[in-house]
Amino acid sequence: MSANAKNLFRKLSISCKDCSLGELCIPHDLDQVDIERLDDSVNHTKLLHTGDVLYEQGASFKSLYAVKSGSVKICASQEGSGDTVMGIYLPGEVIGFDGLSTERHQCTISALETSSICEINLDDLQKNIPTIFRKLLKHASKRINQSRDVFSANKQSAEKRIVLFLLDLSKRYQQRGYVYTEFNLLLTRSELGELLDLTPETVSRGLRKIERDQLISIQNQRHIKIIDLDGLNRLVKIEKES
Amino acid sequence: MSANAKNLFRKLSISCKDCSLGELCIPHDLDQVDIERLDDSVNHTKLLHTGDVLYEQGASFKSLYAVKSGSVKICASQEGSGDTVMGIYLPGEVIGFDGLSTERHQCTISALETSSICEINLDDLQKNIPTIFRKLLKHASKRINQSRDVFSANKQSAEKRIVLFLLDLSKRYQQRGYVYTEFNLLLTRSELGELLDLTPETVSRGLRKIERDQLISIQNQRHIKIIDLDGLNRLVKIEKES
DNA sequence: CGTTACGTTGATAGGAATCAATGAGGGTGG
DNA sequence: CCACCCTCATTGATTCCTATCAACGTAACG
Repeated sequence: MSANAKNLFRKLSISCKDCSLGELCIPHDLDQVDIERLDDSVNHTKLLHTGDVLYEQGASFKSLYAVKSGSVKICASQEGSGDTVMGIYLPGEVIGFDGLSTERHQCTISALETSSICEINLDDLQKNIPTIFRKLLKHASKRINQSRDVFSANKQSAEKRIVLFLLDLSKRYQQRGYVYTEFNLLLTRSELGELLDLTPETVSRGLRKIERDQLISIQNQRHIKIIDLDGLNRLVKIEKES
Repeated sequence: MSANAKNLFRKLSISCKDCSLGELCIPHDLDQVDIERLDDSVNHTKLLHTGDVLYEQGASFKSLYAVKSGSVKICASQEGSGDTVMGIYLPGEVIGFDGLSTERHQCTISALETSSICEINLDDLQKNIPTIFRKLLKHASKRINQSRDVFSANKQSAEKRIVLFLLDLSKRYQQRGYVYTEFNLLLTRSELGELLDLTPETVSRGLRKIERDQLISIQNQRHIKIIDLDGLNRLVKIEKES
């Protein structure tokens, strides 16, 4: 744990220039000079622990953020019923766009594990790199296309939706160079249900079925090991042919 | 018909400065000088007839667009199965963001009726109003928040989803100063089904039930007249309490 | 050691999909 | 001009999937 904390601190002090996320995050689109300018607009020291809130629905918009390490969930709270999970974000992903149109955030972001966050001040950024907003549009576009995928996925059967979620996570871990055949679901069955529009019972049954079919194994209820990646891919691809 | 066409031509030649959509479209955020600069980057003469395609999924990104009059649908084509409708856009709404992240459009846009479209050239725009991209981010943000609403709506029962769709349309017509208690569904039952994730049969039954309940009346299958707006609102609000 | 939140599993019910038949409108070609 | 076809819409009967209800197991925590 202390080694872990130390490691974390090292990461926290890293500038955009040296950040390993380069290709996945904003610097991707920038040249060296601009990356240094970017650094001046970014606060790299925000640390969240599990459950900590980055911003709340209704809060006035201050800045965009990028996940540097860890992971966060994005929730929308409907009136009456509490928060419902809408997605999770991994390192390199830019969040906060939900607050731009109305100057108030429409969603709540909270940490699923100890996470470090970079805060991107838009006003500073405009001064330092006036052309940056065109690049940011790309990130917003990515978010839009993501919701298109969710839209499509939610038309599938319960089991397929669960598998699609696992495959999506796996792919995103892979893109980040992490182990992608084995990871922790950082959500409860209930939260997964909100995300996939299923009840916790159905999520549980689905996961157990996939385990019985020897496609994954589940340890400690949350730790997923993918045994047969091709099998999972086949499962969700059958539907497309028919 | 000729009077109609004439009227259309008049609209087509209108510049951003004189366009009645002002508040709903991009000029909303701009001062007078910038609006004239905007005009130089916008091609106002694109005319689509029912079924005409503005851009196709996979096409390389050229520019953003704004609907000036009429309406268009946005579709994503899954491999195997054909296009599925994901939404419709009304005058003043900015489209094309789906192509920014990968430089290729992820969706197909086609006209639901005779529509005029403004083409917004980003490169010109960058020259003319370097700060415009920050404003465009707002429009992208609106799109992101829209998908959040769809995400929520799709958790409701068939009937509520249908009512929510009608209410959303009605509200958007109202915002544009159109008649909002009476309008044409420009989608078939089948397309509506794709949008709401229902089968055409269920859409039909739902609409007929709402009609039987004296909340709307349906003429010629597509023309909707809202009889009891409060009743519709009550119908979708009950669920929030429970 | 009780409490609480989470997860699993079973039984049942309900809502929408599916299957099937029919009708209505629009366009085409004989 | 009419017969035919094709697409869209409607309505009914049935099936199937997932929600719901319920009971129990388990782990974390004070």
